[in-house]
Amino acid sequence: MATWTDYKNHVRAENPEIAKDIDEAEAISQIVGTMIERRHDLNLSQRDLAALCGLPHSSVARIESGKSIPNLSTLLKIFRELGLCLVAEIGHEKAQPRI
Amino acid sequence: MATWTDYKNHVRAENPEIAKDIDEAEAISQIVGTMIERRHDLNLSQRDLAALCGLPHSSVARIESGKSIPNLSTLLKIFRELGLCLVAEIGHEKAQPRI
DNA sequence: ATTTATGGTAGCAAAAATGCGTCCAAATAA
DNA sequence: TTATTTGGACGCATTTTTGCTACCATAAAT
Repeated sequence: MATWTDYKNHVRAENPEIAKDIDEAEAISQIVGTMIERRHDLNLSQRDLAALCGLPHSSVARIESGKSIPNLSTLLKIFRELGLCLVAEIGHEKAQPRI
Repeated sequence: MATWTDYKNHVRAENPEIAKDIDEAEAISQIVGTMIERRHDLNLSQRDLAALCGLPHSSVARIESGKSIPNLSTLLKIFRELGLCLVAEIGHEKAQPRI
């Protein structure tokens, strides 16, 4: 159990319920992560982005710092101004049709 | 101004602020739409899906019927059980780096 | 040294989503 | 017909996000 990945696999095997929480946290930080990256690429400050979205600076700061999990509505406002697109894809694993 | 598309283009030109709201509403209904489709493909009822997600039936019903806009956390719980994947892509238009 | 921009945090009220239970109309199966 | 299932709606209390304002430490520019 040396690496973070090892730990995740361990938890995934031992406690599937907690594994879901880990997956969710990773998915969120992945989405918020690309959001931050993209903002940097566009040379925008948190305040710039907030102004474009019509949001207060604090909202953007809270989301980027992980203090709050955004509403889909808020997330889309931000994505729009960043030129990002939120796409729903069919995953490669899990979930088979029930007969 | 015969079709819905015509109307959108009209608004987009006349009032860019409202256009943003329309875009956002479309993005949401697109995401929720694939969510509903996917649930049907898997032959799951709203109650089935809710149980898998550890959510009450009312939450799923409210989101699918457009009575509430889901939190990113809730959305990911549902996507996970549906075998869907929420991906952040760089859009094809808009948003250029500011110098 | 002084101003300015930035990311982060804090408190607070308002708005919204959530969880929980219940109920209902319509469709479906028995 | 009688059950059962399904999607949807309602109220209510709780939790969470949001909007707003203000503040702070740091870094950068002047």
